[in-house]
Amino acid sequence: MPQQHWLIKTEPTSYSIDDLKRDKRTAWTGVRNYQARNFMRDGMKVGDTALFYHSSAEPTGVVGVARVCGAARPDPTALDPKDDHHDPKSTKQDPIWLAVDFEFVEKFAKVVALETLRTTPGLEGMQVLRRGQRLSIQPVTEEEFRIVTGLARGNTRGKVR
DNA sequence: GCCAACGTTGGC
DNA sequence: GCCAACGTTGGC
Repeated sequence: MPQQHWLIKTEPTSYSIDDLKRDKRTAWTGVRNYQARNFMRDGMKVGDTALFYHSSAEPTGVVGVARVCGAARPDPTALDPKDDHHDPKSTKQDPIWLAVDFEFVEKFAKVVALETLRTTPGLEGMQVLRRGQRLSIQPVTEEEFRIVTGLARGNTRGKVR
C-alpha cells in the first residue's frame, strides 16, 4: 500500500499545531466516531501524512502537516475512568476505541483558510468542504494533498477562480 | 451565541 | 427495525 493522505481536525484551544511542534509527537486520542476509528484501524499506516486542520478557529483551515509515527492501538483515554473521554463500554478485552501517534512535520507560514480551499480548483471533492461534515479524520487524495501544501508555499497557480 | 447537520440512544 | 429525542460538531 503506497503512502496515503489524511486530514485531521482539532480545535486549537484543545490541541494546536503549535502544541504538536512543541511536543514533536503526540497520541491522537479521544476519537469517538466509528467511521474515524475505522480509518485509523484499516487505513492509516506509519508514514502516512495528514493535513492538520484547525476548526472553530480564526481563521479555520489547514495549518500544517503531521505524519503517522505509530499505528492504531487501544485508546488509553477510553479505559481511564478519570479521563474526560472515558467510555465505560470500552474494556481491556474489547477496547472499542483506537488511537494513532502523529509526529510534527511542518507548520505553514500562513493558514490555508477554509475559504481558500473552497475557491481552489481541484479541491471541490474535499470532504471538509461539505456542509455539515463533522468527521474528524478524513481521507484526502494525493492530488488534494499536493494542491493544499502548494497553496501553503505560495503557489497560486490555478488558484483564482 | 445561534443553529443546521449529523450520529447515537432508547422506547416501542 | 423504526424514529423521535437528544447531544455534539463546527461554521458563521
